[in-house]
Amino acid sequence: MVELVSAPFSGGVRSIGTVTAEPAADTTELYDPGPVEAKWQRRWRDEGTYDVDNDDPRPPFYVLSMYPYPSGRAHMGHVRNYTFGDLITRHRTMQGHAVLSPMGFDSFGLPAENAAIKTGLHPRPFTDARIDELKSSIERIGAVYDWRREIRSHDPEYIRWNQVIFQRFLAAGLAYRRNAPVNWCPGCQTVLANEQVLADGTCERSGDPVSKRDLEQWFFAITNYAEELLDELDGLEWPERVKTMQRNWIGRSEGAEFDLVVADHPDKLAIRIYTTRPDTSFGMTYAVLAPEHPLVAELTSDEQRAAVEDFVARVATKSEIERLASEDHSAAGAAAASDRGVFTGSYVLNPFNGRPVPVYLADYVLMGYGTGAIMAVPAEDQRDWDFAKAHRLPVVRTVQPPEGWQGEAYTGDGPKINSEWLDGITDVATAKAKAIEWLEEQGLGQRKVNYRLRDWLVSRQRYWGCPIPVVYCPTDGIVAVPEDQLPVLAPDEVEFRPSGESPLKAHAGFRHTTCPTCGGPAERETDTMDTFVDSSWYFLRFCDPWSKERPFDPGAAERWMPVDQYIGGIEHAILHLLYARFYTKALADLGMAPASVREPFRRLFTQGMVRLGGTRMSKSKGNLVAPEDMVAAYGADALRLAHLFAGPPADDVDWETVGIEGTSRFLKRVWRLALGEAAPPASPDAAPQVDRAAHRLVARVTDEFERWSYNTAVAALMEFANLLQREGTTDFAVDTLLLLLAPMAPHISAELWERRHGAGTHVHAQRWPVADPALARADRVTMVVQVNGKVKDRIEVDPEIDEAGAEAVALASPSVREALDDAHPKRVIARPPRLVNLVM
RNA sequence: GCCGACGUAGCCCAACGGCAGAGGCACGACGUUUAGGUCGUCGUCAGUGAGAGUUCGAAUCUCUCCGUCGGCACCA
Repeated sequence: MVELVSAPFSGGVRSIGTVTAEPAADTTELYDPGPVEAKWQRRWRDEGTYDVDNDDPRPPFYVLSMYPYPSGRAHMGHVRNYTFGDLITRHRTMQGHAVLSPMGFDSFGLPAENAAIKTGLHPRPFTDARIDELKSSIERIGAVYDWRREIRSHDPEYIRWNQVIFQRFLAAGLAYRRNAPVNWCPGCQTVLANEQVLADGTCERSGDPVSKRDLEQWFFAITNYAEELLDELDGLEWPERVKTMQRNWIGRSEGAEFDLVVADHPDKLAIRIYTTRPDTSFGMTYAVLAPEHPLVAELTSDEQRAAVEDFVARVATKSEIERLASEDHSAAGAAAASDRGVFTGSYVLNPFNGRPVPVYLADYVLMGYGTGAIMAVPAEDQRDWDFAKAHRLPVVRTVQPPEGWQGEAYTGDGPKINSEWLDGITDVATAKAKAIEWLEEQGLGQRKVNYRLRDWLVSRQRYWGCPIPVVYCPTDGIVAVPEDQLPVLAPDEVEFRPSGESPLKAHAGFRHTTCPTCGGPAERETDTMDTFVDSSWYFLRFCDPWSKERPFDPGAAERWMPVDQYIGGIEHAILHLLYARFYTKALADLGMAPASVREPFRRLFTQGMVRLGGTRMSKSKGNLVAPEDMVAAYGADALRLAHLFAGPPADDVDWETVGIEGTSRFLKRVWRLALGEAAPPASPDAAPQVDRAAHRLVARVTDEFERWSYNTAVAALMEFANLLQREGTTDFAVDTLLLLLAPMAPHISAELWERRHGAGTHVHAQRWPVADPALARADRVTMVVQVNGKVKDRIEVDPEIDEAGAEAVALASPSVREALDDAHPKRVIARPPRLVNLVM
């Protein structure tokens, strides 16, 4: 690096630069990002440039990048994420906002605990060291935050408020404990939320196959908010695909519930079923219960008992994976399909026509959805069709399939048939409505909306997380630890063993306690909370991280919330973003957050992933490109610009195709231009054109910032620098370039601004420039003249030219006249001043 | 299987119904340079995945197909 600085600057270039207006320093200084970046990072930190108080009079703007899990030094994904956030922070500040831009660390979680199991080092020092590393590498790329507001999930203060919120949820019935079949990951040695199990039945984190276990667990009643979580998606400025993913996940379906009375049963026993197709009820040819359904024993006849018990036992031992593996509609054939169910020996009556149909058990009916029982209509449901074929059950079509229908079950629209009083209706929707109306009139059932979303299982059998603050007392049952005794903190001196149970369970001193209510001996809950709990409200705590009385002051939250721009990875499209929405609504309803804030993130941007050679960059693949190497070689500004320039922010980028050389060269050129080294001042003739181009640049870049089109904004700045190189500079043009560059490449912009305007001046304290449309207008523009859509001529015209004038100019063109061959155009489309099209 | 995005020079990408090229990488020539690098100037390369339609005009809108990626998928 020293060699670079002292290298003699080319004499030839110097001679071009002798006419510069800048005082010609005799030692021409090459752009060396290292010292410049260190200087400005120190200054921003020491001066608290981006600290913002809650009573700041400027209009508020809250920009937030998802806080990271502290994994040590930053990787390219972090750089990309924080570059976007930092750019917005600086841009909005220049536009006159008080920008809240906080940062913290999602510091609970499995990696630290797994490391503890391996090395014996306690997760806390391990985590703190990782945070220090990550924090310094975030600062090294020039990202600025109000670090006074920093949050760490494992901080006892944060744990306290996490637990207070849990207690309020408990008191409000939003947190509850129940026995349930839950997802168990053998790799992570803990239960998982549904959201953490991938579609193939494996754990999203470890990749191990997840099995089912019956356990007493804590849940949050997120399903209470299913409808609102679905409805309010519409008003959010989020990527459509994220909204679609959430809609799919919530999975609303509309249908009806009604009873099927058991035939020949003395107590008029009935099975309640849920269906989305009540219009097909006349086609019911059997009914199905989930194997875990409570009425299974009651409905099993003596002859069938052995077969049923055998079937139920077999299903119970099947893992999720095996149940999915049997989903082989095509190849497996009747043998496999018939294995998926068994006859109970009982019959129920179809209330629509009074006919008895047999009752089966089948593994494709799930206890956890609807009522755990269905009416089966093979003609209009493929699963029922497959099952019916395997068990030789009849099929009755109630919707007329279209002409030439070759398929099996027909689920499309069509006229009703075989359905008594529904016959003659020509569409499914009307028939559905009529069937529901009939059920309600007869008092047999009613309209019913169901959701796929399940309550959020928050218990984790792990150590490195927020303890669930309850005590189990033999006399008082579940007792919440009183708020004035919070936080409940896990002891440090525990033994980390991969035992499948939290080290807390083996820690007698922690486990055995006294009941806060009766004072008698009691046991603590030894499970901790899902770490997604921590990230479900951290953005609220950022508004008021100093509060000692409550998680945050609702007034402070009201000032900043909702987050104006949230930035993160698409991988959180369902989990984190759904939980955070739930928390925001629940806290508002409990009066802990402002009632007016029902959604946490007004605008969401999901950035693309950084790949290398087509695959995901990851430590396990060993294909990481270390950002610090890039910073050392090219500087943080060049790295930031490379990320911004790499392509549309929402798209994945392949680092192999990212040319950091290009952005590095561009910055060197800016450096020389701003110091008067690269080009002379523009001539009096050229200067007004240059300034006009600067105005156009302002308009363009400002617009592109609004649209997140940073790749083209960088291109525009490059284009402009090339223009200055060619045409010469003006002070206005160079200053404009630096102002527009300031959010993207903050160090070099700040340095050059200070050099041009004097010590104590700061480019980031300047107002974002506003283009003057009058000055931005070019004085001549090129008008294209087409004949039948083919370009025949290009003519320089006044930008104010009107339609008639444009037409006249077009017709006067010799090459156009030749193309017209003296004929009159049939039609003239004039779009002054850009284009005239003459149609023959 | 269903839903959704995306297919443009050798590569990454622009073009918000109006000249297919803004920018960068790579490559080449020339200049600067003792040389390499840096720097500067200039240049090479596609007709937009395929087909049809709408339009005065389509990369852009519509439809079908192909390919890539993502989400959902026993949810009754």
